[in-house]
Amino acid sequence: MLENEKSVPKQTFKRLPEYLTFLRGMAEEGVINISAPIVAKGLNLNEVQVRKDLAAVSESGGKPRTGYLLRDLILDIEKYLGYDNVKDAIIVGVGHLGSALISFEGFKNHGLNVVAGFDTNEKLIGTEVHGKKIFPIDRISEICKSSNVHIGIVTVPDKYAQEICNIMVESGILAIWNFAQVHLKVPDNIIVQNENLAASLAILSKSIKKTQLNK
Amino acid sequence: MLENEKSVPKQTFKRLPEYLTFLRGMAEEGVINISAPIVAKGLNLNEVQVRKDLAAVSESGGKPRTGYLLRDLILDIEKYLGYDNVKDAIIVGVGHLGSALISFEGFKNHGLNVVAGFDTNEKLIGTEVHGKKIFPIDRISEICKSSNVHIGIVTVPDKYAQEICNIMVESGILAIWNFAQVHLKVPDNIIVQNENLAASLAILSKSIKKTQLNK
DNA sequence: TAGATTGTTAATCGATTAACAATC
DNA sequence: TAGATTGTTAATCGATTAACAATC
Repeated sequence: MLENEKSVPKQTFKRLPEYLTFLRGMAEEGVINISAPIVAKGLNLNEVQVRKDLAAVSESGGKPRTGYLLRDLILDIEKYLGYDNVKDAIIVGVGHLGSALISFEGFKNHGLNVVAGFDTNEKLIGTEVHGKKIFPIDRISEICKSSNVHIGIVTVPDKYAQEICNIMVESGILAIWNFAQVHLKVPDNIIVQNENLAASLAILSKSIKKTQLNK
Repeated sequence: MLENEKSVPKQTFKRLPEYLTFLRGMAEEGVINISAPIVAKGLNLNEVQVRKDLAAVSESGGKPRTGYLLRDLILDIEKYLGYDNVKDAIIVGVGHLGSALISFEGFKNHGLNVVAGFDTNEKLIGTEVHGKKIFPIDRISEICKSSNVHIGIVTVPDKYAQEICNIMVESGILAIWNFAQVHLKVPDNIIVQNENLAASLAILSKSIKKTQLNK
């Protein structure tokens, strides 16, 4: 377990979930073997790039002419991504986005389990949203510590994000998934993953502007 | 208007919305001038990187010792990102995530305006979700064409995503913001922006795994 | 065997960082 | 003037792509 894991380039890492989704789809169709060129074609990627990516995470490797054993490849990627052990998480801010995320089915497929929600809204506290209990903010620490939760999802309005972040850090949260459009200040040992919807929007609106100019 | 715009590296482009959020925050605090080193410190970025990024989009440039005029810098970034002209969009799939997105305030701040929602659910059709009317799928084409809408947001279950995507393309949509974990096949001239929540999740769960191993 | 596919080594490309002269 | 900050040129770094030998 403590053996050194192959280190995978960051860009490769970001593509792994895409491979996983694609490969799972192929598996459902009853495919047994899969080759890098086929994956590349299916996802519009460079063939060599895919080959390198897959080689980086596959334990048993592929075979010339036949490619990879699909089942093993999926397991290897899942293992690499850490999807084999489900992680518990809390979500703070049960507004529109927060409650949408609570019921996001993708979580289970990707190794995350939301155990509770938190909000300041008196009307929400004590109720259940999509089957998850909602608690007041001041119980974050107690619940995280007693349940050993180490992942926190921030879906509060921007101006409260830093405050919530601080509470999370004090409560033993190690990794934060931040949906607020704010840069969170955290100690060095805490991981922050920013979900930058604004950046995506920017790319989208920029590229459409270009398209229209080219007409 | 048809002058050649400075071409900005893709990575720079992704950081622009972050700068924008940060700078808007500074503006609210009454700051007048801002320098690259301060932005770098505030966002935990390399100083030279920030200087290059800002230089790439700023029209008037900065002044030694004083830095940039904050107000102009914000306008330049907004202009570059195309936030000065609001774009109309439709959203297909008004489930949890879809309805959360309809009311996502970030849209307005970033130049997007959702004009209508679409769903197959009979109970939703004809109602309003956060002030936006919901229509049946078979009216996508008509509404997009008559209102000249060119951006589509896909928040349907994975297995319907490609089908909806096809309808969008036929309806004159030029850019698609895809929240389904599926690779969409589109003609070359259509832009697809994938919002890969799964990839973020992967990074998060991976990094937390590492942290725990290092204990 | 012939040929598709693998894995690897080398070349290219682009982005980040470092160094530095110019300037207010 | 002195020094902080700009913008630019060069060096480094990492990722992508191309070329190719190995293999089933």
